Amino acid sequence: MTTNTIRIYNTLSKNKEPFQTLQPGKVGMYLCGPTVYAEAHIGHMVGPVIFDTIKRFLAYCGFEVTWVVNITDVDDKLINRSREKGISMFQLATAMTADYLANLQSLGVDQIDHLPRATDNMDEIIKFVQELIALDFAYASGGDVYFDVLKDNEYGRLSNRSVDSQQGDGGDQASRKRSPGDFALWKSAKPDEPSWESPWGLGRPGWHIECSAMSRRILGKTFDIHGGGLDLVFPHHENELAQSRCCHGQPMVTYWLHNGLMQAADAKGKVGGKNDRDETQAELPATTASADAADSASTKISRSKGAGGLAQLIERHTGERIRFFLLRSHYRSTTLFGEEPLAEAGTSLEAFYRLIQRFERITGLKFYDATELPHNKHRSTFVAPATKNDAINEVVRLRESFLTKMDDDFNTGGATGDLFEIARSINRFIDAEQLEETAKRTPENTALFISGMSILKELGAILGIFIKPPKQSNNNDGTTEILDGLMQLLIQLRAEARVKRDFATSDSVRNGLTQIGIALQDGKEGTTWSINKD
RNA sequence: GGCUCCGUAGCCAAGUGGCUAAGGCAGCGGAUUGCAAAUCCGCCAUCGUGGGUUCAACUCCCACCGGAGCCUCCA
Repeated sequence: MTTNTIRIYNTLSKNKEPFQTLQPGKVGMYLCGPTVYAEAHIGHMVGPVIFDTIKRFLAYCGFEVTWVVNITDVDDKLINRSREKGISMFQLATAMTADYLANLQSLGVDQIDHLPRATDNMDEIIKFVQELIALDFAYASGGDVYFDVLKDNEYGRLSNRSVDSQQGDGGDQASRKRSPGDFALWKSAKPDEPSWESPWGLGRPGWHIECSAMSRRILGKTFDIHGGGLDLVFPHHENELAQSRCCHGQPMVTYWLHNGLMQAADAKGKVGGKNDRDETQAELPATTASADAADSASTKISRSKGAGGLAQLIERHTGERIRFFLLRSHYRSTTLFGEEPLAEAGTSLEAFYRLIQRFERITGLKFYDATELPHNKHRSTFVAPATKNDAINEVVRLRESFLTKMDDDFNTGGATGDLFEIARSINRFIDAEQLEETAKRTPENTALFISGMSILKELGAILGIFIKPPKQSNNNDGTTEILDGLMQLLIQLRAEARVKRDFATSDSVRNGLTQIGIALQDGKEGTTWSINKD
């Protein structure tokens, strides 16, 4: 049932490795989720979309996947932000979690099995810290508990850092630490901060320990895949790894996956952004520096002030477009994000929508309906249509190509290329068989057409696209029916004018409709209309 | 300063030690159309620069130039 062809790039080894699960046929997968102190921005969606796709693909390949995404709902940022807003940390976390989940849903991320919250796992977290102290990998100090990095001789392997090169001076709490690189497992609470009872007094967990504790609770001491943004490699994942491995004496994770970060492009499509530590830049003349600062104010998404507005962005572009945009490049590469790239992704997506409309028009079947157009859901159960038709056989070949690309470290960027070629092959088939004309349709060519579209649907489902109609028609008040009736009337009148070769009238109707955003297309079997977005 | 990564056509973007370097957007030519739109066909790159390794490199190595990220509880 499992294919041995999947290869995954592992940050730990810096190599692509054959995918081998710990338990046959089962995959445990953990993705670091958000700290819910503010609205989600586009950057927070990269990981979920990628891992949602990975889960879909692995499930398609026959694996039973358990996917966990944690919610960090206690931390300094939450405390500070809730004070600013004058609400409790709990209220803030609840609201921001809801925002996050709504955005995930818009992007079609619906494969998550567990969404544990840190505050729901205090017992497990405290237990974990106690175990580390008992094993002498951690020590209590002034109400805090720290992990002793010098006790772990493998510390730094994931991020390729030497022990003495991290975390500089040790921060505010340096005096409580044995060495500057030690990180907090438990932080003592100031009087007015949210806190939990612990053996070390009132306090709250450090950032990293929750992931170790919750992943162990749900996925076990060792699991298959751990993911997150590239920015989490150090210190977060390095520390998580150290905690779990030292506590259990066995590897925490087989494959560490890290997605590239997203960058905002400015109106000209250029990217700015500078490393804050680059001191030579800081010494530039003030005029230059300030001008650059203004130009590149929004380059770094996670830190830019106006990073919110994800809901509006989805409203403007649709979740499917954003998802498709994210999947068009490789998950490990940095993605340039902006209105123009998104619009382009939308333009290219339209070609698929037109093909789907063409399919529905010709066959009378509903593409998105599972009963009317069923598709293969399992890699091993695919049956190629028996035919000598080149276009359809090309679709079958492209399906293989698509899956091979996915096998190679989830190369969704390459795979989407095959999707475009599949659409072209199917269109070529429609044209060659003249399926737009009722008289030319036979049970045979119609069946081949359907099988081709079924493959498109099968592969789309792996990427999490073409699952639902792109635009929801609001047929709540009957205006949709009225509009359609109106359009049919106009089309009828225009057809009569065209029969009389009164093109002045027919063009006037079409141009007038174009101006109000309705496009007419004359086909072999009559005229169709559609509303142009944007 | 330390550690990573990247540089493929006007733009976006896959990919490979040796067959014609995917695909998308834009553009151009053609078929089709009353004209369009859509669709199809065709055209549009020698892979940052300079060396090296090799029978052979865009793909490996070195240098340089350019860009990005992390090292600061950001995905």
